[in-house]
Amino acid sequence: MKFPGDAVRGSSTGRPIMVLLDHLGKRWTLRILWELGQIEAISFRELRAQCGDPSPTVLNARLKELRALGFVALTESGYALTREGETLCEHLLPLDKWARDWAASRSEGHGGA
Amino acid sequence: MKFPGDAVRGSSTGRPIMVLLDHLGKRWTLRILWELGQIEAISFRELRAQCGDPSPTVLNARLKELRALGFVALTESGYALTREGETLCEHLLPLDKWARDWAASRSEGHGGA
DNA sequence: TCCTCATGCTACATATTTCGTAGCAATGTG
DNA sequence: CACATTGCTACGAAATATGTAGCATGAGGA
Repeated sequence: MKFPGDAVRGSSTGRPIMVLLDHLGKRWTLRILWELGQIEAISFRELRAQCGDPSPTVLNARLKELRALGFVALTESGYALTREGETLCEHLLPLDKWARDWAASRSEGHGGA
Repeated sequence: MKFPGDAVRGSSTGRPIMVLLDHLGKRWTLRILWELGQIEAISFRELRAQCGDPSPTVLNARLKELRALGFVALTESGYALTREGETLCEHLLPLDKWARDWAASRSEGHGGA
């Protein structure tokens, strides 16, 4: 596991943003955060279904990382974002609107719709 | 290449956010956008160095995708963000501050500093 | 007690992705 | 012609993800 201060793939500085980008750039990480941001708490299996059935192997690997980083926790009622995870997700939410605008401007732009 | 409307890894709905998340979740994509956001225009080789020397194979693959998506363009003076890429990156910038706060609260939290 | 169903999670062989290094074709300089 | 720079490709090796099966635990019911 890589934490702020550690060198990561492609950056030896340990700058927090690099560490964060390294984690968010791994498959499923962004998606998991996104799905957890949409719901209170959810079981491993439900989360897996919600994410579109990644193999339990990777899902568990990512959840372990996210828990170690303190973004996700396994509570009585299932997996959920921590306070920290929530603030991170707040930065992700605007991406939804952005993405829809982007898609809209694309289909205008070259007859895709 | 996957565009809004297409099914992506883990989501068959074609929702723009899913397509976006799928791309951003690929290795180097986030990092490339980040680096391009820091600078006006940059050559392939400089960009590669700046990102910490990913193999030219992946770098080019990502740049192709980002160009197809309309986030990046190869101009006379090198690779640069498009208008669209810039607005996307505006959502990434706050992550830097967030990451630094996160790192700070971590090292408080358990004697890491 | 035994059967059933759900939970989080692991094993392992296969497929996909990335890495690392070398190098090509094009452009420019002398 | 030699030399350097550009964007980019080839290709074998290593890392990562996939897909399916299944383990260990706990709850509910007959």
